Amino acid sequence: MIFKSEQSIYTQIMDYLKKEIFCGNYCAGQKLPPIRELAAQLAVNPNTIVRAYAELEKEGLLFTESTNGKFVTADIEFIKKIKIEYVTTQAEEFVEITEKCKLGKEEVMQIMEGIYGK
Amino acid sequence: MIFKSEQSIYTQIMDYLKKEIFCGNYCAGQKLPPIRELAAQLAVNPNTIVRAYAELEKEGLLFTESTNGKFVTADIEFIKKIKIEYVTTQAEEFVEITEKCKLGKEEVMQIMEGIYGK
Amino acid sequence: MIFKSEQSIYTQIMDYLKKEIFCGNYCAGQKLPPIRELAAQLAVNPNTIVRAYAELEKEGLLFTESTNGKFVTADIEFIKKIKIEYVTTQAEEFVEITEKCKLGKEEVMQIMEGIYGK
Amino acid sequence: MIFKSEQSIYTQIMDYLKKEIFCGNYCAGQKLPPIRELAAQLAVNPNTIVRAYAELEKEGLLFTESTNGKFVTADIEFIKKIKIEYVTTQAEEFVEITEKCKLGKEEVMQIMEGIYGK
DNA sequence: GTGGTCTAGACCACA
DNA sequence: GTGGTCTAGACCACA
Repeated sequence: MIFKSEQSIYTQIMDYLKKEIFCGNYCAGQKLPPIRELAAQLAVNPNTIVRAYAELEKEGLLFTESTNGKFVTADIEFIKKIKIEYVTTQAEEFVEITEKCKLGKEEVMQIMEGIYGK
Repeated sequence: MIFKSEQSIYTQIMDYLKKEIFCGNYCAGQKLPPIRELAAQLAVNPNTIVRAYAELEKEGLLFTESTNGKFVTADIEFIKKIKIEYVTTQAEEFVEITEKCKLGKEEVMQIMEGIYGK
Repeated sequence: MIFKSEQSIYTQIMDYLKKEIFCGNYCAGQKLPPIRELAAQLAVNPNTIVRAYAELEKEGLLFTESTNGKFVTADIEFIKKIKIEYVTTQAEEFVEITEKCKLGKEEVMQIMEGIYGK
Repeated sequence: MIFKSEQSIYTQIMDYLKKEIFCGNYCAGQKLPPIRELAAQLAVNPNTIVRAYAELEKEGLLFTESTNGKFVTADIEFIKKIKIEYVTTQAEEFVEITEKCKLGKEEVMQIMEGIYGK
């Protein structure tokens, strides 16, 4: 057994920003908060924001306008694609747990239905 | 936004043991490893195992035979119940993410089917 | 016949705190002494106080304000209920002794009256 | 707060023997088990039994027939008197707890009735 | 050998 | 300053 080490803050911030983009709080093409501003808001070091933005840019979700700041990509289809990938990964992790617990598809689907049925 | 601090070791060990019980690696009624043995195996202090075992005992998954060791409860129905509760919690967390991402039941179920279809 | 071994320190401290709460020395909603302070005062290890406080919290008599300390529950009715349970247990132990000694209700009640009549 | 030290074994044995006498398991005038026998039965050192017998003899509940062993006093009235004293002491300790908990005579008597009513 | 309790003391998060 | 977790290790009861 290996103990999970603490998830690094920049990946937590990446997750946070992704969700904000996926849910439309930050729309396609919209300007993101300046680094210093977001750093202050989340009470973290500005370098941490720099890294989170950079990683998201590598993934193609953000782009830089040199002196103007960081923006969400305008490509709605791309956002949609990444969102589905993200949710699929979450779903796979969940299914992995259910398989570890020896629950079959039917039982799991029943639990899912149960949640939506509430 | 609040950053998750590292999950404590004893709760990670609890989670690990629960999964082992849920999947049948530790069967109902079976003896668990002695405190000192598990501590050595996981390279943690015996007190940390004492705590993990104690918490699981409070939940009713374990019981103590005074000088004989710790055992998984023999109540299979109870284990099943706790397992379903555990998986349901995981499912709810997953659904919460999908809702944050503005995905409806149909889309989520399609993703689930996709995973099972592989 | 089994000889009672010494009662553990943390349970003695629990008993002590319960009585202080039951008699109103610590009122509903009142802050309890900080762990380290009570540990110093009772000349025990802080961990022992941690445990006593934790057990009382599980029973619902205490609650934690994260960085502010431990407090007696504000629920006066709950305190009253636990108090009656505690005294009833004491009464049952006493009655058990009288029955072992072959004393009936009348004789016991007479002894009780005798004490109150003093 | 002073932590109760463990009650000494000989006093626990005294209590045990008293109760056996009070309830008639050892009748007035009856021979008590030989020291070695009782020591073996209770898994304690014979000297501990010697001390318990000696203390009970001082109280007048036992007497020695030089080469014949220890006997319960034949004085039934005396046994009765000591029994009442013993139970009264227990009652006083119980009432002390109730007073510490700020319960009045009526509430305590109600609890007692509750136990007898079961 | 089994679990249970306790100490001394470190280090952490939160604010 | 507040509580929470953890380590290293002692000592205990039970059998």
